[in-house]
Amino acid sequence: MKEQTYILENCNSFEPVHIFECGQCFRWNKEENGSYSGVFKNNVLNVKKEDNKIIFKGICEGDIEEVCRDYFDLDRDYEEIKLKLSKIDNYLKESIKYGSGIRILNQDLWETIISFIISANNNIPRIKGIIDRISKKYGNKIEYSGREYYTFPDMESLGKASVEDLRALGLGFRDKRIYETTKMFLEKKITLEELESEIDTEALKEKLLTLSGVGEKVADCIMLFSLKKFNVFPIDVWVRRVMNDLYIKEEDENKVSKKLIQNLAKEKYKDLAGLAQQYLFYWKREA
DNA sequence: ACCCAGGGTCGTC
DNA sequence: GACGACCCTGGG
Repeated sequence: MKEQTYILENCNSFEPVHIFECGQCFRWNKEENGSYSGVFKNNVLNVKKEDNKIIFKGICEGDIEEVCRDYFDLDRDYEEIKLKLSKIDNYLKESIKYGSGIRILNQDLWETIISFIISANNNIPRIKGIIDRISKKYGNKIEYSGREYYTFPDMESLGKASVEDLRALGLGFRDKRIYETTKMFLEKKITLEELESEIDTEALKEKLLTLSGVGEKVADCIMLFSLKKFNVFPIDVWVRRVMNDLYIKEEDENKVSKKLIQNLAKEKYKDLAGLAQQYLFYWKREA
């Protein structure tokens, strides 16, 4: 495949640091010059911001502009979304100022399911390391710009790994969950197609919860980061913390029920709860 | 050396 | 519904 370039001009809501460091993805890494390189599906890309231009460069299956338009959600008006959310209260306004260039990536469903099962009770550096090792061992090699990159393995390839193989890659207690979930897909007890075509958020969540290693939080992340359900509100330790600090003010944040936070998010942020969650998460975690 | 926490889930009570 | 266990790693 040949290298392609696409330059996006005058895009206000696009800041590589915000997009790649807000916790939605695990396969993008910062380069010396401040740009980011990553792999998604069979594409290898470098993203660089210069003045008010975004330069996408790399090797893609198909036209790079179309690939980027889809993956980076370029047809959505984030300025409008931010304006709506900013009006809700000053906390949100502040968080949006902080992460003004966040966009929700359109990530591969299979990769997102496996990645967020791995994320359970884990930290971001380690999650990234595990996914790298899985890709190196079970994915396909792509050479680009003098370096080797590896695609995230499809379910047939990952299905070759035994529980012990996975444990050896450092998955810890998540080894069995990955093994079982992969097996469920391979045996067609559930399919990516049925998940992708399910319009109703509640019905979709029910299906995701049947997978091993997928609970409330992971299901919400899968729906938000891959299936574009912006009305869900994934609650992790950071979001629980920020919601308690800002609105609930309980002495021990762990005593606050998930239900209470869910209701609060729904009431305040409505169908944009997922976006609000990302701005708040990034704001609280970085600052 | 020790302890703690990290984008939680699962089995058990 | 609550509670502890769970692999592993980096940081205090």
